[in-house]
Amino acid sequence: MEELTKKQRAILDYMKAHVSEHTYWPSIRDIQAKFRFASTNAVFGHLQALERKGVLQRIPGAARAYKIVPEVRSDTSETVIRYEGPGDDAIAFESVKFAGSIAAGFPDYTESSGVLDSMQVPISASSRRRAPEAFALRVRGDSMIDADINDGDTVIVEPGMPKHGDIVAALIDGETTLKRLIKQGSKVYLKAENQNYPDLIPTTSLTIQGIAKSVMKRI
Amino acid sequence: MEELTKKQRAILDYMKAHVSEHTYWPSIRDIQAKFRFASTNAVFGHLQALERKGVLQRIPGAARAYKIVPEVRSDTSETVIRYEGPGDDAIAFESVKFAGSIAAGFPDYTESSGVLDSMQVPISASSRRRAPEAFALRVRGDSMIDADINDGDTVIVEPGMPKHGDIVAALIDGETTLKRLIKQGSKVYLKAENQNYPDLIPTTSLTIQGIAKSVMKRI
DNA sequence: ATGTTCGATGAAAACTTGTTCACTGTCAAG
DNA sequence: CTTGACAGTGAACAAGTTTTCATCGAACAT
Repeated sequence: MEELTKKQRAILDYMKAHVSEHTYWPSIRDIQAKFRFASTNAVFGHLQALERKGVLQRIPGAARAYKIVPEVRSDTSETVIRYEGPGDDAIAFESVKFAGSIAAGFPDYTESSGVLDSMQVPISASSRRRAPEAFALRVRGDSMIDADINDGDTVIVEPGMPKHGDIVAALIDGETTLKRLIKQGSKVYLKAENQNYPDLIPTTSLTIQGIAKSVMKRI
Repeated sequence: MEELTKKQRAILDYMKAHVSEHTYWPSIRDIQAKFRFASTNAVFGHLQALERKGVLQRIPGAARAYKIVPEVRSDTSETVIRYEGPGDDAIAFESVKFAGSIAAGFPDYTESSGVLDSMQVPISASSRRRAPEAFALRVRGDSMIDADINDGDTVIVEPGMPKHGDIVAALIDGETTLKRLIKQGSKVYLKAENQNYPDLIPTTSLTIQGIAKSVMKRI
């Protein structure tokens, strides 16, 4: 996935925010006004770029009609707990993509086949912080049953700087799991909330994909 | 709230469904095509009616731009467990209004002040049944702790014919509570999932507002 | 130096969409 | 019988919106 320029990112974020706030998309002129472009064509170009880069889908000819293409994250770097914090407009609701299941292996985005590929949930409403890329994961397995997160539940994962004790979706040694993050002095590791599972001590890399903030259960 | 005609309801539902599916609103001509009107003005009239009746807000001049006004339910009749089942298009996602808190007393819709007044959740995706008026309720109190529904949780309530054993949002003797529905022969009553709370035997009326299908918890 | 890409301008064209006007038919209430 | 509300047709208009065209300067690699 080609990287977005700063302005492209800003415009995409503005569009998302506009939908969240107003429930309808901004027109090109709305965007033009927001960013004080002198020409609509400036916006047009950016929209073309966003579509070319695959993060936005336009419906040709139709007004105020777009679709957001879920940006697939590809965290495969080797940084030790990294996160680039954003921070712009306050947004109460954010579109959340359903990123598949979590357990062993990388979340398989293929599972998002139509019905469950997007939903809106309240995110960080109190903290007024933007959660630009929250996503939902269906939980597989029972490694977190002591934290009352069971097989079949759906967790809402938000990006953020994880603290000690947070439940995180983590990419550890190339494998994605949902575990509690433990910082003990200089040591950092992941702990399952189930006695039958061992602690996960990172050997090569540990990347936090996000913090599990909510869990949704069928009754 | 003035009642909607059948066609108005159908159009409103179609519009909601269109947003859920496409993330943008239909144009008047989209609606015209869907309902096979020969004139755009037929749609125009219905939209005016929907706005006049207060369930839809149009943004004058703007294309494909609307807002849904949460329809406040006013179940104050005296029927004994009633429900009018709908059933049309299959919809995976439905806008859910945040109807306030539930515990003692009627849900106070005043709480839905801006930020938390609407969210989208997956509803009955498997059963392909329409849940036209699902809503979210913040739980107050601890009368359902044995069912693992605690103070501060959010339950997603869908209309439907409640079965024995369902957890329901019920209006009993003028008071709204979240309880488990028990049908024992000809007797029907509500049971708290907490030993410290007594069963609620309806004396005058019992209206089921909906069935709690999901519970959402902050971690 | 030179060609290329990117971001932007300015204006106009082309299309989409909301809105209005005039007119018809139905149905129930007064 | 008339009135009024409701639902609809058909056509046209006005405004909103996207899209195209021609052009430009800066950054940048060849």
